[in-house]
Amino acid sequence: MAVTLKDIAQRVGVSVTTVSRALGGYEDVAEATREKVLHAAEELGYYPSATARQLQKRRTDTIGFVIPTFGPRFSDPYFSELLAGIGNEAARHNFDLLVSTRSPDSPEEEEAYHRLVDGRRVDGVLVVRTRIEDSRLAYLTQRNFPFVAFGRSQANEDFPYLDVDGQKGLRDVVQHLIDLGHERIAYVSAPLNLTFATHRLAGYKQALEESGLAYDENLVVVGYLTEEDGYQAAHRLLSLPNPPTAIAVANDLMALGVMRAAHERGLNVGHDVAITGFDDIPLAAHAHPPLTTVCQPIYDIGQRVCRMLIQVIKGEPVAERHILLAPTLVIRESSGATHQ
Amino acid sequence: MAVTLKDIAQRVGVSVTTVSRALGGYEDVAEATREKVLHAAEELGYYPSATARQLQKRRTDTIGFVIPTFGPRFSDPYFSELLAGIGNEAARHNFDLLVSTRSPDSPEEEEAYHRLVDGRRVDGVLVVRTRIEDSRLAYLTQRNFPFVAFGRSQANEDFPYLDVDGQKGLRDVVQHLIDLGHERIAYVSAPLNLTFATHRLAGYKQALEESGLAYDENLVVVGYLTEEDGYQAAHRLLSLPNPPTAIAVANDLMALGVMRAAHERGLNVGHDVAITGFDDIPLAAHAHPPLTTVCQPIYDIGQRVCRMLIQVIKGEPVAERHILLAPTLVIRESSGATHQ
DNA sequence: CTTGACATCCGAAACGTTTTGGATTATAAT
DNA sequence: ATTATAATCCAAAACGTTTCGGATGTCAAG
Repeated sequence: MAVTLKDIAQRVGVSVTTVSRALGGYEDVAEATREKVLHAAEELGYYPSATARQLQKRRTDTIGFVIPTFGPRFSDPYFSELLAGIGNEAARHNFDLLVSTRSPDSPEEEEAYHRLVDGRRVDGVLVVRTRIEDSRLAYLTQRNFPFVAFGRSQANEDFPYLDVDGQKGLRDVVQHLIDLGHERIAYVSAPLNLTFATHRLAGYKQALEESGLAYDENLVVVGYLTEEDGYQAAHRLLSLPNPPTAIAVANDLMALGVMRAAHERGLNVGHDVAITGFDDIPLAAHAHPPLTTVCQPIYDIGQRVCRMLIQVIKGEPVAERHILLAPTLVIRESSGATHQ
Repeated sequence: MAVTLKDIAQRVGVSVTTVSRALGGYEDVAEATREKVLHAAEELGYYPSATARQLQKRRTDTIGFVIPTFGPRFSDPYFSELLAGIGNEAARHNFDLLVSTRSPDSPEEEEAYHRLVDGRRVDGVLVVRTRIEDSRLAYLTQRNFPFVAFGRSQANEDFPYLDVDGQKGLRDVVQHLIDLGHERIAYVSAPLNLTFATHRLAGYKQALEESGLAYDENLVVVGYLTEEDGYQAAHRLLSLPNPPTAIAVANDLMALGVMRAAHERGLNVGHDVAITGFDDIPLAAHAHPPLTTVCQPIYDIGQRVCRMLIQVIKGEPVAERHILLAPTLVIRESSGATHQ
């Protein structure tokens, strides 16, 4: 049995109220009693019950985070790093983190949100990888529950979010490929129900258009963000009668798969074919050859998004409700820049 | 304001007790009242307060998981997959998952455990990446708090754990290298305060000994499990006056770094130098060349370890308190087997 | 009638805190 | 001596559940 305020109260011979207030640092308790209370607490090894506190204060000091995963298992380094950013920032503010992993748009995902929100297990939630029609966003706004999204949505709903300008990111990287002389540039996209996927695709198109290159829909294929899907997409693209000389990819994990397919076909990446990614996961710099990509500071994003959420929860004014970060192009060897 | 039992009680004109029991499916409530209660609950959108329940039932139905990370940011795919395994299994049993990321053996890590355990935020915790002298294990046993470890400890303490036989794993993979004709085999180890690191090192030594090869301490270097550390270790090893022809590595992430260093030196991995890893993260199969490694089924391990913990929490008898899984050798191209 | 059995309900306590609104006592000012 | 002031303390209510131990009413059997 854990030690409670009552135990201390009995030991010291004072009321529970006084113990609570002594421990809480209130002014209306005599220095002598405070010390006795402190001693007793120390001696008995008192540690307040989080649950009791939560019930009384009607807040949990916990934030919820449901990670959308394709398939039960996943290992996108992207999420580990985002999680670290969120978790460490939460800890700094004395918040806990309740995590679930669910596949997107599934009944299980919906249930997870109900559990967190309706069950009042958390004070706010973080939504990532937003979708064009996003039931999570709809639910949370309708419930008027504190949340912050990493990513925008289709509609012009007004919720606080932070996003990376994927359109600019892809425009820049494709422009980079064009500068290197490429004219047949393929694109491995993410599923287009994901908001960021549409932005990145738009960036791809924009770059082509700005340089007067035609958009060829045969050069665009969709993958579910895994290495394996990138691998397969690349094989499809490279089997075309008139294969691309460059392949831009919507995320690094798929780009790694694309590189593997290229290698398998005896192509020299960065020479015979240019390949680029998006995210700049740690492995990107360490790929073979190192991957040209678009850097979004995932760890920082996790921190910032978490900080925003805590502000929302506390009802503090949020400096910026809508943040759009400009990603930066990171040129490495896979795009062949060094060979030019 | 959320809907409470009281609201339903008032609406139906019945006591809170009855509402609770009606909702709880007890037999001592008339069918007619039960229906009225159910209707009202539905209408008002009642959802029980997790906190209130937790306080009353004196359990949280939550398990704690503190992820040990080197440096604030981390992105070991290994942990994403472990987390998915744990999280999904927890969900199956209607348990929540409270997650923190802390650097091992730090005051912050210790504080995280206190918060979870002393604050009674969780009913049990999962300990991973056990250390030889592990203050977490000592603390939890002393507190008599439910926990399960993924990994053993030095002492013969009797706590429930699941571990992978790293000694066998490394013995097998080094034997594989020996079979391929290698005689100068280096080893990139994990920090030796980690239990699994000592087992794997023992396996390395065992294989050498069994084949009558001398153990050369210059061929063993330690890295902190990151790609970067593997990279640096490899450069050190390959700069030796008499460099190794094969490098066994304690985990896949470092092995990827080792491969990068080898490439950088113009070595053809799998031909000029053999490289092997441990874990079989998804990326291993997709490395260039594909990485020969030792497979431990991380996702399954997450599930099993979680299931064990829930049994411990519920006081159910745990079928096996000490599980030692035999990992399997996965031969791919990086060890050069295909070239023999 | 009385009794017992059963069906249905409920008050009150408990879980461990925090907070509200005084109560009590001592001290200082008039 | 009276009164205001300040310094300490505390009982009770509240947070939203569950559970324990009856209470009440009905009905059939004696």
